[in-house]
Amino acid sequence: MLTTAATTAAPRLPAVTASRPGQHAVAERIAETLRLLQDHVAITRRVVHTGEHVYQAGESFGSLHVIHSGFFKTVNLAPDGREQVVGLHFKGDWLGFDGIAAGQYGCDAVAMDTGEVWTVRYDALLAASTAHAPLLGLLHAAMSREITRDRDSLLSLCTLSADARVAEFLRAWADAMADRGLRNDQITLRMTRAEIGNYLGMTLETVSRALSRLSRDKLIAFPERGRRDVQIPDVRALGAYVQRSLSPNPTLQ
Amino acid sequence: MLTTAATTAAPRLPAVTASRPGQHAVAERIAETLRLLQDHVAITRRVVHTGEHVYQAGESFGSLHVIHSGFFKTVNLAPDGREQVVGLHFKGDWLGFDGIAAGQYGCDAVAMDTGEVWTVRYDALLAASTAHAPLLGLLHAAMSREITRDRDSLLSLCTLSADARVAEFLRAWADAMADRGLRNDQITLRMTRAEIGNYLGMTLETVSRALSRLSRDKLIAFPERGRRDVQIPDVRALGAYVQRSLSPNPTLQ
DNA sequence: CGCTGCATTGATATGTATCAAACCGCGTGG
DNA sequence: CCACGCGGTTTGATACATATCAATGCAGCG
Repeated sequence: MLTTAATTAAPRLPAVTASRPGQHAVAERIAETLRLLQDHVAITRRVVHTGEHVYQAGESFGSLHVIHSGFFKTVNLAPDGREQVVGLHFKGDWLGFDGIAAGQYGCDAVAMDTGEVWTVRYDALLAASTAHAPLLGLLHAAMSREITRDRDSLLSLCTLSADARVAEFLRAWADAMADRGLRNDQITLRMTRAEIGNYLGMTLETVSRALSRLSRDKLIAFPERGRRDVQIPDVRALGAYVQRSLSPNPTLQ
Repeated sequence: MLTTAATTAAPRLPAVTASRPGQHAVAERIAETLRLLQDHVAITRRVVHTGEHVYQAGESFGSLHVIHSGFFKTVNLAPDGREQVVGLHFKGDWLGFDGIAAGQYGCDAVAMDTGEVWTVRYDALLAASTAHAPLLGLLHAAMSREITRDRDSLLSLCTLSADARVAEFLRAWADAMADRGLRNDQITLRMTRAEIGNYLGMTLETVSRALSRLSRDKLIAFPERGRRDVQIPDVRALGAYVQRSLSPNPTLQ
């Protein structure tokens, strides 16, 4: 079913439990980011509507983008036409890091909703960050977080069953909302089942079945007639569901 | 079998074909990196032996590390004990970016071979890079490449069959060798089948079977008695194999 | 020499993909 | 206003890729 991570010895846990930053720490950091950018760099604001691109793969790189509002996906494109949703991005997230090394963007960044992005020229940002060191710190932290996030995706993808991946997906989304001070007991997926499936490495039918099962188990609910909104009565229960799926018989061993 | 990437319309290809940098461009960049570090920052060299850690998850972050020689893996750890190989790293690669944001490393970095890493204090690097802008450019490019690489892993993981993932894994490894001016017609996997499987999201038996099939199809060969060395008569043929696995019937459709 | 860890191969089980049909909500145009 | 079409979703039946379980083989090493 899935690749076991267990090795011979008992699993070694990270020395420090990986707790998320405090409730308002993230919101504070985002506010700080936007404030610093506004104060020290030339930014151009741009409203984007559903389906519009912030940038496209192949476009020559010159700017980074920070999400002021809205919800975005990044789609990685292979030369042979395969496409893969590799990231979901909310307020405060940066877009475009993958362009720095290559001199051109490697992904599409697509708005899933009406939103606003703040665009800063990369060279201007570098110039400003020599004068204001905290700016550079923010930039590096954002890139670092992006790397961590991608690796966490890799981990989920490789170690969780389809049902657990969907549960984990919802849990992570709810966490991202809570981090930003938004309500996380009800989230609006502005993605089709096919998009979710692409992101999670499964087919749209499997996503649909997983959601149905989660709903049957009362871990989520569909309040509206349409199935775009998902109610999450207890986010922690979703996490517990993921853990349970890892060790079906915790008492035995 | 696998998640289809195809959407309704014909697949849109990246505007510019994603060609790798020229043969010696990478080797040149690596040499430049090591030279700049040596000239402008205090570095501590450290020889590490197989199985030793450069750093471990949870350790407090203070330094970045550049591989001078050898071969390393990074292993992501979940609080529940799952562990996942999320990256393989060769000469010139940086280690430790994931620690910047959190203030502590999020992965284990483990030597798979005897090698040498150059360690630089992060704050010293920042200080030096204000004086020497190219240093900062190198750092950002390295982080950017890391992000791109993780996303490419995600793409392969989600869109390729097990056999194709193994072929792609070997192809990418050979490319990394060629980039560094090393021979790429024969590579020494210093990983067990279990480690390869963990990295590629499959079991060790599936890795073994895939390698046997590739060998049967003459895409690879095992020159030695042991099966750690893999001969790759034609790297391009491996890429073609991956492509073929994507479209079994290229003439139809 | 006989462990011991790793690799290979086979038989079988199972999770998820694939194929197919019906349903639903919604906008459009008669 | 309703009929219709259409994209998206759900659900079922079946196929298939890969996991799991099991046995054997192989190489290095004390």
